[in-house]
This record gives sequence, C-alpha cells and structure tokens, in this order.
Amino acid sequence: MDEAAKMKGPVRIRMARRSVSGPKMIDVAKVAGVSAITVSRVLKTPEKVSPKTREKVKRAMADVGYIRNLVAGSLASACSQVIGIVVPAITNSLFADTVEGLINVIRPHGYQIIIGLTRYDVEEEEDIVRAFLGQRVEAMVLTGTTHSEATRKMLSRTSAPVIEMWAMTDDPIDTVIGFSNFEAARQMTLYLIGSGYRRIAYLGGLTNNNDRTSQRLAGYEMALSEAGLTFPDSYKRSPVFDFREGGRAIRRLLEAHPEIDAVFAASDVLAVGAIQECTRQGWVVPDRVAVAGLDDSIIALEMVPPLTTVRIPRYQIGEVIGNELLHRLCDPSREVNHIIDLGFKIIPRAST
Amino acid sequence: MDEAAKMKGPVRIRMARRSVSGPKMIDVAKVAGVSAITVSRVLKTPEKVSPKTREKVKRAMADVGYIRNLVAGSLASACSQVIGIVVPAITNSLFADTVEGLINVIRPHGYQIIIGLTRYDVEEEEDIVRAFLGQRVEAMVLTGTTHSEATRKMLSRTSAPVIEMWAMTDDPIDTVIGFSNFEAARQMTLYLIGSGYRRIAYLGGLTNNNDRTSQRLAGYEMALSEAGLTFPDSYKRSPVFDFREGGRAIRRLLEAHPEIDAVFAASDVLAVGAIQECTRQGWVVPDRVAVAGLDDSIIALEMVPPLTTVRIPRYQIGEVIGNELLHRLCDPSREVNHIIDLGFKIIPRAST
DNA sequence: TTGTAGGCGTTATCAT
DNA sequence: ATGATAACGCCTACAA
Repeated sequence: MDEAAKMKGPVRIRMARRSVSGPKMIDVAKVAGVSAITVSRVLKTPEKVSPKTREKVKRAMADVGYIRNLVAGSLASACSQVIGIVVPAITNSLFADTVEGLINVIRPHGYQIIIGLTRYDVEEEEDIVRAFLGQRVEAMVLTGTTHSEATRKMLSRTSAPVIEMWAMTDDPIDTVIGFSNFEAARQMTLYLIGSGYRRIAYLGGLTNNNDRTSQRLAGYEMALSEAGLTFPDSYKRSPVFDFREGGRAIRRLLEAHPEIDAVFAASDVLAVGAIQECTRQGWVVPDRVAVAGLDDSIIALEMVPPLTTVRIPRYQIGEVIGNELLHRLCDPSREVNHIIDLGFKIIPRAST
Repeated sequence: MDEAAKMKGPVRIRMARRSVSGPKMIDVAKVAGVSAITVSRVLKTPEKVSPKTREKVKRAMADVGYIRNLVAGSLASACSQVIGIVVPAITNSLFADTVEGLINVIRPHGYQIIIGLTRYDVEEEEDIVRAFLGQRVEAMVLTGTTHSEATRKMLSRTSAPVIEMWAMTDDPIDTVIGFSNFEAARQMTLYLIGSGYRRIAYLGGLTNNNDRTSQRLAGYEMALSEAGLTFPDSYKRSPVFDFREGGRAIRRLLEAHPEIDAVFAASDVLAVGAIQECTRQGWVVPDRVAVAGLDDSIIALEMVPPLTTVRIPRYQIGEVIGNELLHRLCDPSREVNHIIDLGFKIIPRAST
C-alpha cells in the first residue's frame, strides 16, 4: 500500500518535486488533442468553446479523473475563491446560523469559507486575521467592532472587502451588517416597563472587549434612565452565557432582592436557564417573576412558558453578507452601502 | 472615501494584473538587503538564518507590512495548510462541537479548515468533495459512511488522508473515527428494558442516506429482539430532529398507544421536545412516560426532569481527528490505526 | 474559436 | 549561512 512512499529512491539529476500530483490541465489537453487553455476555458467559460471541443475535453477530463488545482488558479488569477469568517465560537452558538447563511449563499457560486474562532479574545482574532489575509481570502467577515490596533491596521490596508457583523456603528472599517444591540436591549427593557414591571434585573455576559454585550447593557441602562428608574448595581449580573449560570444568577438575584418582578437576560441561554431554575424552585413565571431573553433561539418557543425575547436576524445576516460580497467581488467598482441595519423584533410570549 | 475606486483610469499598455497586491518577499528582501529565499527561511526555518540577518529581515517585514502569500506557498510546496470538513449542518447541530474541536487542535499548527454543508444530501456532498479536492486540501473529513459512488472514487484516488467520522464501520475508505450508533441505541434500549419498561416507543430521524439514524434504529430493534419484545410498527416514528416534531410525535404516540411507558428518542432534540410537551400536557415524566435521549447535548441536564441520555464524544471526535491528522501530515509513512472507536456512555438521569 | 507566451509569489534544489 | 534558478499549475493578455 505504501509502495509509492518507498520509491524515493536514489537521488537523480534534479528529482521530480513531488511523487504524484494527479493529472493536470496539460494532461487533459493532450488526451483531448487541444491546448491547456482550452481545457481552462471549458471549466470557466464553456460558452467560448465550441460544443464539439467542449465534449471532447469533458470526456478527457472524466477519463483521466481530472480535478482542477484551484491553488494554482488562485495564484494566477489572484482570486482565491475563499472568504474568511471570524466568530467567537460556533458551539452552542448563534453565530453558527450566520455562518450557515453565508455558506448557503456563496457555495453555489464556487466560494468556500474558512472559519476562525476567537473565543472572545482579540489577540486570537489578530492571529486569525493575519493568517486569513495570508491565505489571500477575497473578503473578511468579523464579529463585532472591537478589534486590536494591529487588526484594524491590517484590515484597513487590505483591498478586500471587510465586513463587521452582529453590531452597528457609524464608523465601520469598511462595512457593518447587523443590528443595534443597544436598541434591542433598550426596546426590550422599555417593553417590560410598558408591561408594568418596575423592578427589572439584568443578566448580561462579560463586557470586556465585547461590544455586543456592552451595548446591550448600555441599552438596558438607557431605558431605565428614560423611565426614571434606578436600581442598586446588584440588579445587574454578568454571568457567562450558559444555562447553569442563568439558573444560578436568578436564584441569587431573587434571594438578595425578593422585590424583583422581572429579569431581562441579554441572551436566551441565560433566560432559559433562569426559567428552568424557576420551574425547579416552584416560582411561577411570569407571576412570581417575568423572564425575557434576547436572541429568539430555537429553544425559546419550547419553554414552558414560552419565552418573550428579541428576534435577531442571525441567519439573514449571513445571507445578506453573502449577497453583498458576491456583488462586490463581481464588480469592485459597485457602489456599496457601508451600513446595513437589519433590525430586530420584540417577540412577546407568555414568560412576561 | 471611494477615491481609489475611481482611479481605474485609462487602459495602459499591458495593464498591471492587479491594482494593488501588497509587498512581496522580494520587496522585503530588498529592504533587508538579502535575497527572497532568505526571507522565506526566516518564516519557515528561522534556525537556518543567522540571528543578525533574521533581525534585519524581521524589521523589514514589519516596515513594509508584509503578509506572506500562502497561496503561492501552497503551489510551490504542494502544502495548502487547509483541511476540509463536511458536515450535514452546523446550525443547532452537534457537529459544531466536532468542528470546533478540530479547529482548536489544528489552528495552533497553522492549519485552516474549510467547511462544507451537505444538508444530508449525498449529491451536495459530492459537489463539496470535488471542490475541496480542487482546493488541494491536505485532508478530508466527512460525516458518516454513506457517500455516492463518485465521491468514494474521488476519495479513494486522493493521496490525502480521508477521515469518516461519527460512525463505525469495518471498511472505511481510509480511516473512521467515531462511535457505534448501533451500539449506542442498543445499549440505551437495553438500559430502558433493564429499568423495567416494557412498552418502549422509538423516535428517530429520517433514515434515507443517513447511516447514523439507520444504525440507531437498527440498534433499538436489535435490543427489542434480544429481549423478546415485539411492538407494532407504529411504535416507531421518524420525525426530523426538531423540538416541535418531538412534541408532536410523543403526543400522537400516547394518543394511539396509551400503554406506552417509555419513549427513546434517538436525538436529544426530540427528547427535549417530548419532555416539554409532556409538561404542557401534564404528563409526569417519568411516571406517566419515561423519556430517554441520545447525544447528551447541553440542554439535557437543564430539563425538568433532567434527561437520561447517551453521551457521545462530539468534541473529542474533532480533537482526535485533529491530532491524528497532524501526526499523519508530518509523517506520511507513520503507521496509522484506521478504526478508532471513541465509545459512548449511558447517562442515567431522572427522566427514566 | 483556439493557441502561444509569460507571469502569479513562493519554495525546492543545487551551488557557493 | 546565503543565493541563483527553476519549477508549482494555471490564467491573463494578446495573436492568429
């Protein structure tokens, strides 16, 4: 089975660079009795080749089992057909929806994506961006607007489109596609206030280097101040986004502040954990305490009671980015909208 | 802001191939007063360059903002540093864990992954495999062992390692890394029987072209026949993996067969949907009906009651694949284990 | 419609 | 330790 490996043999005058590398265009061309460029054309612009030749070439490709080397193509054409996307995580993560939306849009056009995971770390992000630019990705998609200085510098130098997503800003590196986390949290808080709740606690995630969680917290605080409400700081908790943490946090909140009548969790994961804990404790939702989330993740509707939450365009973000990039990559001179706000929607359900 | 875009200007004699393409090795080399190959060596084998030269080169790279073109490197060295992974989906999917495990292991070694999504369609898989081989991935990772003929042919021809995962087989294309879905379902069914349940229904997914769901169904059936149990076919349902479907399915099952005392869902998603439906209907789990799942997804433990399930090594599959590939890519002559069974574990909780 | 020539930016090989 | 040169396999530009 490993015969080939043993054939490294004695050094010859200028040894072949590689043992085997499969048939190339020129091999197909020979079989078909045409030139290499014709094979290339059959692949990229078949309409420029006569049907007869096209058939000959196609048969030859099938005969030799040709698979075109896109690496060589990338080098020659400066088009890698690869888009880089950088997200904090994809496990139990809503970013997975966005990634899937993007893939589904661009794959039919021959583009691939490479994924980088930052684990919410800007240094990791920097490494990934450097690696991706080295791979000559044709576009970079990043989560959020918080980046290291070096990252910003690299990204502003590249001629490839750079999309920041899942956020809003007036000043994107290139283009931002997402929604306002600030407004989403603010509107939900206002909705809770409008529903008559007066003691509204907040469960957020870690806010360091995370514009999304910071903005959500700011939105909550803004809504309170608009309504003239003030609470002790201990109304705000920052558990990481995790079911258990949501349960623990609501338990502590209600122990410390029995007067709390609503909890706004800036992530459905926390909200779900909170509701489940209430179920375990026998606290009726929403009578004892209302619970609202943010995400409208798939589990929100399955809760008993179903979770009031904010629907965010996770999948759509990926799709819109994909379409935007396809257009821009086809026509670099195209006029582009650098700020695309896809909005969000309050989804009232029985948990409030 | 778009000044640059307007500068395409009049066509010149032999226009530059690309507007801008950033500094290259040769540019760095000039600045550092060395040759291009030395710059290359600083990047790949710094120990072969004198410390003095190395510093000069590094400074020059920083000065000009050099980012190495890995596409050209891939072509020259026949090493793309890219691994392809093909999964049915990553949205609300356990495969995301595996992808993340793989990325976390290989990224520190400079490898990237490109992801393909089949949506459980072997034709899609075939397209993706062709595209990935074209990208000259250094390894292919596929979900399951069911592939089209063309896919098998392409994969058996390639010299790159091919890993099939999330399944077990005696006859992998190259290497299989996963666990036995058959055994997992069989053991869980036996566990339920051992717990005293005698009317055990089954909720599976679609089984066409999906070796994982087929195997699970077969495992359930095997356990029943071992225990001498026979049920009408309507004890088995094949809803797609979705919360709502789980709820609907258990409702119909219990309406049609009130004697059912346990439901084994071959996916936690279905089991969770079933439990939530029971909660809504006021059917106490496990007294009225026991519910067991398969996956040990993050939500299983959060259920009220917590879900009895089968823990499968989702994340570990990715890690093991990563390590395996790193070893093999470094040393292609290395002896390899072509069948790696990572096992599973029954996790008894309060839902049964 | 088809072919020829040359280059894409790096790395392997061989030489110094 | 460093450099000159020739691939790597394809694609753009231009020619026929």
